[in-house]
Amino acid sequence: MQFKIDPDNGCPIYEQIARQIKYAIAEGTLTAGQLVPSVRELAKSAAINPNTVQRAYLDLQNEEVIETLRGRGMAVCIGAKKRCVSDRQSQLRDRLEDLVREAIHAGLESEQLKKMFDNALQRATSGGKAKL
Amino acid sequence: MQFKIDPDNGCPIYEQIARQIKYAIAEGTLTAGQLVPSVRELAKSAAINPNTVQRAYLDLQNEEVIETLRGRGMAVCIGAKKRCVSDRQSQLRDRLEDLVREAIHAGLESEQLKKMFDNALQRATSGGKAKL
Amino acid sequence: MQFKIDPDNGCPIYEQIARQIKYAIAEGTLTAGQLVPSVRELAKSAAINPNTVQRAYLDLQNEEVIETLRGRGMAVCIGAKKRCVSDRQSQLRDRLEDLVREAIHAGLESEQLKKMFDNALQRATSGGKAKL
Amino acid sequence: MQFKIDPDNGCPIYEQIARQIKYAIAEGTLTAGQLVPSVRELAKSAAINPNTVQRAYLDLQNEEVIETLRGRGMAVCIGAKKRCVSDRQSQLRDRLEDLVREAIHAGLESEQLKKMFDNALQRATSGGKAKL
DNA sequence: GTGGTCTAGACCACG
DNA sequence: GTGGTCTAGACCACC
Repeated sequence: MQFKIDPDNGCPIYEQIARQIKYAIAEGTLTAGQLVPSVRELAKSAAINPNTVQRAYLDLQNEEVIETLRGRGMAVCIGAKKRCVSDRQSQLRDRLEDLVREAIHAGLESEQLKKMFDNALQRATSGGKAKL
Repeated sequence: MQFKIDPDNGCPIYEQIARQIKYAIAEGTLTAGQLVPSVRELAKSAAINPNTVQRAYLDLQNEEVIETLRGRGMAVCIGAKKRCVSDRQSQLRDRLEDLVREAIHAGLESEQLKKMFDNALQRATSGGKAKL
Repeated sequence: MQFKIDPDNGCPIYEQIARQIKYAIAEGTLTAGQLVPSVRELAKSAAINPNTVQRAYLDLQNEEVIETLRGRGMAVCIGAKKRCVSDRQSQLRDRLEDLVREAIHAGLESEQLKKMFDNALQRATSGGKAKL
Repeated sequence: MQFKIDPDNGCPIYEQIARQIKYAIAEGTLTAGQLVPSVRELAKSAAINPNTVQRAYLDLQNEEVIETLRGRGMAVCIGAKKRCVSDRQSQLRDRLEDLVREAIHAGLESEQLKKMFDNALQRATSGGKAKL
């Protein structure tokens, strides 16, 4: 598994990690019972401090997304997928609604906003695959 | 002028103030040369710390949106409107693109996302007026 | 507020802190809205590392027992008391049941166990006050 | 002999094994001179790592509860029963005292605690037999 | 002043 | 080998 970390984008590194793990579970890349990368391994591969990874995993534990198997590592909880999928959906929906509301509130025209969205969608669907 | 401050939404209060000032200028509610509320007045009416308002005004000065008129207060710069309008637009566009890219990257279907957007837009255009 | 920390009793320091905070809320020593000691202050008074306190407060945040007021500190959440009281009760009840079940399972006589309990209770109620 | 292992209850597996061995000796299920299950056999039957069993037996050796008979296995030491019985009793008493002291210290009423205990005892003595 | 984040490195328990 | 805990100290954002 690959992790893309941007230490300067305002979003804490540990959140970036936690989010990517949850997305991977939502997509099915990581399945229930499967071990997630070890703290040290992930830290090394992403060139960050093990404690930062630990913090991400701690949060994921509190959300019951992963659990520790003593001496063996940390694994995806059963039932985590369902939670991750709905989490992702509701979170994205909320953010989209906030953004749209703010834009309208700020006086932007519906039509202009619609055009923006279509452009963004087109760019994401065509360019996204190349990136991954 | 009325300010809506939410101290718990993660976004710094001073940014909320600065953004609302800029939006007001973009919409024409505040025009070039007009005085913005004094630090103390705004702090009192929004029940926040004067230092926080000061910080917002400092940022707005650095962006040449407002300027100090010695002894009279702070006023909207000439040419601020054009900058605020394009700022608003490009900022919203960037955020929309980020959100769409992330959603697609996370495995959400185009169609599902489109539906989300339409819902959000409808809700914002119908319900928005009531709220404000 | 005073904290009793025993770094060698197997129970992590951050749990000892979190538990004492929750007990204080359950008892009414700390009430909703009230600020808990600052990270640095508690760390200094208990002679431990600020990060350890931070970890305790992080857990308490996740349990919605306290919340951060940006720039001001961390305060007891409204509704925390009810949760802390019932938490304390159910936790103690579970531990007591586990202990009793294990003792009976291990072949200890009911009468012997009862005597143990009465002794413990007497010692705790008479000696407890002196200790504190 | 049957072993009940719960890998997720916080108590190390090797301690669970050692405790169950000692309880069996205290009850008379295992008597002086009798061979305890071999490391491999116990590991297989309980579906755990042989190293974990080894660790438990190592601890029991250090406490002079079992001893190795070269070429034959490990057997219960003579005099182990007396030690196991008093161990069990003092250990349970200590834990009970700790629990009671903590409950009282946390502000729980004596009466409430007494009721809890009686409930736990009743549940353990009525339900316990069925379980075993 | 407050908490939030991150790094560096130590030691321990567990399997 | 794994994760868990703790310490030490840095830098930042916020009020």
